[in-house]
Amino acid sequence: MARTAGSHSDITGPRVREAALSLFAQHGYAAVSMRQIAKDVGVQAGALYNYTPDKQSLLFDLLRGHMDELLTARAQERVPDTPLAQLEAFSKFHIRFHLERPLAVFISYMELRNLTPENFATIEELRRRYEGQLETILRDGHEAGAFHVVDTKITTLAIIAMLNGVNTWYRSGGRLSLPEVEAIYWDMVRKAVT
Amino acid sequence: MARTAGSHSDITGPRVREAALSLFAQHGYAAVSMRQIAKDVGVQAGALYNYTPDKQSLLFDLLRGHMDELLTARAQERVPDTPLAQLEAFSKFHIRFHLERPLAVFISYMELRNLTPENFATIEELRRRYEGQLETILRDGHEAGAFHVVDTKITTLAIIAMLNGVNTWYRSGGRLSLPEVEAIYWDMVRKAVT
DNA sequence: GCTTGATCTGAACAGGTGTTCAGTTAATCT
DNA sequence: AGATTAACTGAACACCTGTTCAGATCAAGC
Repeated sequence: MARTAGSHSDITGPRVREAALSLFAQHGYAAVSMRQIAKDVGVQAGALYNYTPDKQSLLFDLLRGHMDELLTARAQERVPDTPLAQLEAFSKFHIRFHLERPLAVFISYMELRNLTPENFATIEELRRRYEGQLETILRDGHEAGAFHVVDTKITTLAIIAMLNGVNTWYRSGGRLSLPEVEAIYWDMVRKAVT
Repeated sequence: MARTAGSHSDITGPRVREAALSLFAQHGYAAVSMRQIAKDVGVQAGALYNYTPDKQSLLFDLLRGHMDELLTARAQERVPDTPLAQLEAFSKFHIRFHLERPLAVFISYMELRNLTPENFATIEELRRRYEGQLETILRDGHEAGAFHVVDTKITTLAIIAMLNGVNTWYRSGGRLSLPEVEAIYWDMVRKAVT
């Protein structure tokens, strides 16, 4: 046996990435074998190497793709005039974007240590760029007298951590709708900095 | 060769747990082999089995030990009268306790998925018990009119997430002292709920 | 209809995995 | 000093790991 009926690169390729994303999120990068991913796709392990040079690239491409999407989506958002409105837009954007991609968000935080040093540096730089946007909003708002923040850097990290926490409990179709969640978190963020 | 000079159960035992904690935190449970742990201790892999029935127990004992310490330490804290003072005490206790054990905190959040279902349920119950204390404070304060919280359960998780975030950046001997960090976070928590 | 190239299989590679255990040594007890 | 036992080694077990590749098969282009 060899090539199977209906096999197509543009079908198998995405399925490999989907299977890897799902399995990495469930069990962790190190705990998932190439044979498990292959089984999920319905293919032999060797066939995966038509779509990725190695296992490490599979992880790295998922993380870089996620960060690229994040920065691109953020760049397309309208930027309001006042610091307060900017902070609201950022908070709600962050929650919405993250709730739409729970698995990618999850591995983007959990699997950083399984990246090679070079790959880690790349992802870290993208993350720094994103979080820097929040820090800029806070600093501008602080200088304009709109916010009361003791330490801009730490406040940035505290807000990001709080917003990311939403992924630990939110399940779509649950008790609260997305706008309700956005409102609750924005309420807490706003009060924490004013 | 066999028993080595100076070998002692009460010395090697703790060293096995320390090595496991350190390596699990660095590379993740699944990525660390028993032979790596043994090498760190300065012993052959087989000798580890004098101190743990298997690798899974090594992880579970670390997590359960951490949660036990957390609940015990919390139970020994004085409980203030007012909800606001209780929230302050909880926030500062949480930060202090977590900053003193960065590695144990780290694996307690990262390695939950590598526990067997039974072990996971045990740890989850202990965590629920701890977080329930914060939820009780928030509910009492809400009913007494001291706090303004839209959703008690979500606020609990948001605060925990924010406080846990401190472990992602704090390094002892850094720019800020422990009391300063406590003050900054308590300031944000207080404002977020009042 | 035939050729060409993309797609996949199945086996193989060298090395790593958790765990067990007979045998050996060092510390302790009498 | 001699016996006992706790502590450890080193080899072995069966199996899993990421990765490679010759060969088989299907889809597409002429």
